[in-house]
Order: sequence, then C-alpha cells, then structure tokens
Amino acid sequence: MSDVARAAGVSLATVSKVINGRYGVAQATVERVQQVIQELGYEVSLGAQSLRSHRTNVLGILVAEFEPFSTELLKGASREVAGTGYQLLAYSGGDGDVAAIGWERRSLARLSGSLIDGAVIVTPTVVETKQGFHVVAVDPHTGPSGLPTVDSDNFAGAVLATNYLLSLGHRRIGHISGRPDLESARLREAGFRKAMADADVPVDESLVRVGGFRIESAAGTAAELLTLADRPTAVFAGNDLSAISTIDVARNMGITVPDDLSVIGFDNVPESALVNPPLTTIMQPLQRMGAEALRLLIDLIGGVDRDTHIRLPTELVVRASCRPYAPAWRRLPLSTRPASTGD
Amino acid sequence: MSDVARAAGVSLATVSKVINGRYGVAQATVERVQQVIQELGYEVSLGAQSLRSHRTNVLGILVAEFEPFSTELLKGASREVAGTGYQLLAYSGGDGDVAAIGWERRSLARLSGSLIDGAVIVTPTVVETKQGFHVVAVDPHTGPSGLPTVDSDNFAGAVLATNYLLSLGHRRIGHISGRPDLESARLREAGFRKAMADADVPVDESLVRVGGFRIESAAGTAAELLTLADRPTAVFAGNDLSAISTIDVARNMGITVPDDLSVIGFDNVPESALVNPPLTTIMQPLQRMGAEALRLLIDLIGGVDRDTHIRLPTELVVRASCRPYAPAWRRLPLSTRPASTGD
DNA sequence: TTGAAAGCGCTAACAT
DNA sequence: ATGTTAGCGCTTTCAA
Repeated sequence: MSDVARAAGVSLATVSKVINGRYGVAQATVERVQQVIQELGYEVSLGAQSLRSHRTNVLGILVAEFEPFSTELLKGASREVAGTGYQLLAYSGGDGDVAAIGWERRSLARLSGSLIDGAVIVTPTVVETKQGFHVVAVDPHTGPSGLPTVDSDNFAGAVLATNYLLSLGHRRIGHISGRPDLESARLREAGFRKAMADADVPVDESLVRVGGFRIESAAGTAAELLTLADRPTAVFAGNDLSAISTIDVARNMGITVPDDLSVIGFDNVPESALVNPPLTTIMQPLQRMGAEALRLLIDLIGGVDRDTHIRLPTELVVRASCRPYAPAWRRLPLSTRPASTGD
Repeated sequence: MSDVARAAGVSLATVSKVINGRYGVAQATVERVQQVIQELGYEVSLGAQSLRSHRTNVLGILVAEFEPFSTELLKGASREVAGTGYQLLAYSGGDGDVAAIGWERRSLARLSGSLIDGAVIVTPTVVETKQGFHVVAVDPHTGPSGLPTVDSDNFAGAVLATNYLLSLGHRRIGHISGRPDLESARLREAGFRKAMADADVPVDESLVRVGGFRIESAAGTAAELLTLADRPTAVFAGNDLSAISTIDVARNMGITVPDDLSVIGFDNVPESALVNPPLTTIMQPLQRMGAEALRLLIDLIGGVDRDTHIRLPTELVVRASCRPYAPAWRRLPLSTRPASTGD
C-alpha cells in the first residue's frame, strides 16, 4: 500500500480512504490513486484489513472436510453469493482425524473476529456463538439450539423412504442408523419406526443397527445384517454413504441388489447416481440448503428481521436399487420353481 | 492471547513461544500455559498470525466459483491434505460476473504474502507468480507456462471421444468447442480433427462451432447446429455442460437423444450421470487431479525436487447418450420402412 | 527461562 | 482535502 501511496504522491491514509470509498477525498485524487492501483495491480491484504477493521466482506463456510455433502452446499452458496458483494471462503478445519470433535469451534475461533464477517457451519455438533458475530448452522447434529438453522425434514423423509419399501411389499425391513447422538440420525430412525407402526408392521429390533453414517463403519453393520439367518429383504440406510456401503457388502456376499435385496438411502448426493445399481434415495435439496443458509446469514448481518429456522422438504428419488418384494422361490429361474400355488 | 498470558501469569511472548513450540520455555510453564489455553478455548487468529509470521500451515485453493468441476478437485485435495498438518482454505474470488477476468490475480494478491503458504489455482488464465510463493495451476487456460501444472490429456481424450463416435458409424460429426483462447478447448478441437483425419473423414466446417463451455452459450450453438438442413448425426461437445445443454436443446426441438442424435461430452462431472439420458463422456480424473495438485504444492513448499508437470490420462465413460448410426429411415417404425435393400 | 518492545499492512480518529 | 498516528493480535529479536 505504501508503494501505491508513494507512486500517487499521497499518504497511506488517503489510499485507504480511496480503497474504502470514504468521503473527503478530492475527485482528482481518487482517480489518480485508482489509476496507480490498477497499474500496480495492488490488492489489500485480507489478513491485515481484517485485523484492523473487522469487516472484510468475506463470508465463511466452515466444514470438517470437503466431501459430497458439503460441496453440494458450497455450490448452492456460491450461486447465491453472486452479486451480493460478498466473497466466499470455505475452510476445512478437520485434521483428517474424522472423529475429531471441536473442529467447528476451533475453525470459528481462528477465523471469526477477523477475516470473515459471518459463517455458515456445516453439520456442527456444538457451537457457542460469539456475541455480535453471526453464524448459521446447516443440519446441526444436535438439532435446532438457539442458533439460526437450515435443515431438511429428516423425519418426513424417513417416513417417505419406509413407506416406499412398504409399498413394494417388503415387511422385513432393516435400518442402518447414524450415531444416536446426532439429531438427524435420531429423526430418521424415528420416521422409520413411525411408518412401520402406521403400517402395522412390527419392527424387528435385530434389524435396526447403528452404522455411523460412514462407509467403513456402515460396512460392518451391513455385514451383520446380511449374515442374519432371517435377513431383511430391504434396508433403509441412514444416508447414501451407508447405502452405497451396503450395496458393496451385499455384492461381496453374492447378494444381488435389487433382486435379492432392496436398498434405499438418504441425501441424494451426486455419487448416489453413479453406483451400480443407481441408488434409490431420499433427496435433501442440498444446493438449495446452501443457498438458503447463505441468504439467511446475509440477512442476519444486514439486520433483516426474519425467520431464522428453515426446514426444507425431502423427496423420494426412484432409481434402481429397490424392487417389489418377492419370496425367494419366485426369484429362481422359472424352470426350477416349485409348482405355482397361485400366491 | 493476552487473556491467556494473564491467566497463566506469564507474558505474551511466552504464550506465543508455547503455541509455536519454540525452545527456551520451562516444561512447567509450557504445561501451565497449555492448560489455560484449553480452558479458555483459545485459538490464534489466522489473520494476525499470518500478518506477522508469513507461515500459517494453511494452503489455498483459488477458484472462480464453486461449480462441479472445482468442487471435484476440492474433494481430491481434501483427501490428500489429511494428515499433512496443513488445513485447506478454498476461496471463490469470482464476483458472479462470469467473464470477469483477473480473479486469479486478485485472489492471489489478497491472500498471498499472508494467510496461505501456497496456492492451487483452478483454471487460471494468467498468473504472475510472486517470488518465494508457491503456486500450482490446475488445467490452466493458456497451457503450461513456466508454472507447475496439473492437467489431463485433453488431446488424447478428444481423440478417444471422436473415435468412439466414428466406431459407431457416425460420419457427420459436429463439434461444439470452448473459447479458442483456452488451451484445453484448442486441444480438444485438435484431437477431434486428428481423429477425423486419421479416419479419412473430412470435417465439415459448418459443423464446428464455438460454444464457450457454458450452458447458455452452448445452447445457442447447439441450436444452430441442429437446425442445419443437413444436421450432424453426432455431436462431440467440448465439455459436459455443453453436452447437457445440447441434449436439452435437442429435446426441445423434438430430436431424441440418442435415437436421432448421439452426444458425447468431456469431463465426467457427477452431473453428467444425472441427466436423461445419462451422458457418455470422457473422464478427467478430477479428484485425482486435485490430489496431485495439492501434493505437488506441498512438495514445492517442502523443497522437494520433482517433476512439476503432471498430465493425467483420460478415459471413455460409456453411458447412454450415443448409439450406432442408422440412416433416418432405419429409425422409422418397422411397418413404415421402405423395402429393405440389404444395406 | 522470561519479558519488553518493535513492527507486519492496514484503518480510523484526530490534526492540520 | 489530506496527513499523522495509534493500535488491531501476533511473532521475534534482544535484553534482563
């Protein structure tokens, strides 16, 4: 900045005023300084600026890691931020150690009070928000606290998924749930139970197991379920990752999806369409959630008085991983079937 | 930080030394200070730290916006960064104005020299790299300059795409290219022409048009191509977005893909599997490119002597948007076809 | 082993 | 209308 000041023959303060569009600078000076800034290709340092002014016009999106879920949100947020004058800074604070708790607090402490004017935090477990600094949580793990929140209707989505399986004639339906301390996981399990109850189908507790929302942990759970003597004919996985994992495990066990086993997921991350067979799942409008979260954050910063809890609807996306229930003998080649009993 | 110092009964300097693991602090003091840091949940401010020390252990990924291409890279980079001790900061410097040139320079100026220790820049047009600050370019628009670069083999990929269409029996093949000032666009067109020439199929210049790599601009180009009296039977689109756009335009004109028109794309972004029909395309290993770029950057910072140009192979991904060429009458219902001539 | 103090690039209050 | 100057939170000599 001092280079600019020197080249333009003015003081640092004047350059700063020009950059920030403050009053009290002669038009001619403004133009000259801007000219020099252009020529030198100068840009204010985000670090220094934030340190001093606590206003940067940069909004943060804090995630544990960049995976399909968070990057979808990012796409939505990126679209929404266009034209607002804000820039987006996405920070991945997880240190590879997946279970590492507290990344959201650490990241926030590291960036807030400087650098960013507000933050969207993706799937935080806990957040103590600092006074005067705006934060909105997307799909928080502990459910709406006092914090402004954007999430989707996990309960209704789970009912949707379960009803779909039920409508296909399945009765022995398994559920691979997320960690029980996560609100979304609890709601999905609750929706599952509600739909089963409404259909008067008792839940076999041996078919409901914790899968933890991750590929590896879900694989173990899926294996348990599928080695059961009386294994389920359909599985509602707590999220797409678990579902993909389940399909994988099934394949390795010689169980064909969807012929021998129907699988439905939750989230509709792009990857769910890429597996074989393409996954039937419940869509959360992830990009829209990202966009809504960003809009909410901007409104909060702008002091707009508005609703601070946004819940978006889920939808069934039918692809190819589920099919109507058929007893085992119906799935045999025609020639080897027992004589038809008309069932 | 002064809170910590006061609570621990030491000076600011000592706290700083503890945080940065400097020598010359008594073990007992170290422990006491760390204890206090824990209790207070203190984290150093990224802004202030970088301002002073020019070392933050944060690596930047600079993109114009968060769209399918850049977010795939992000996923790969995120995986690669785990366990390295670095954190990832993705910055979207485009201001919504798509054509806005120079975002890469602006973003870099804003973040470098502070905040980040090095940067991966996605599809930059120009980059004058500052001395002592490491930058690697992914898929730069102007081709390998002196800069360390990661890209995929655009030329070979285009040959792959064109040969596939050729092998399906197509001869009237159109190409919707990207902007001619982009290296990747030029290479894809060159590959197209090479494959055509090798197959002794003359290129009809009226079927080769600029589409600009974006949904909207490609739509106009696709419309031009498809309203031609003697329209192509197959189109090699310069990227998936253009291909998706082409399918869309065709549908609106009553032209069915792949029955009446084969379309092949380039990139294999996740979205390409989600369109109807699922897009046959050329895969660039995007996540791997992101991972390689990050690894290269870390090596550069670490002073590792290594190859600084990485070119990854492309691959044909067959989905459902292409099918063997058949003359128009062969696509009529059987009953209305002219008598077979044995062709 | 510890602390005092200078200064990183910038902004804002205050002087001129 | 412009310039001077005091910090923002931190790291790093250098002195004690």
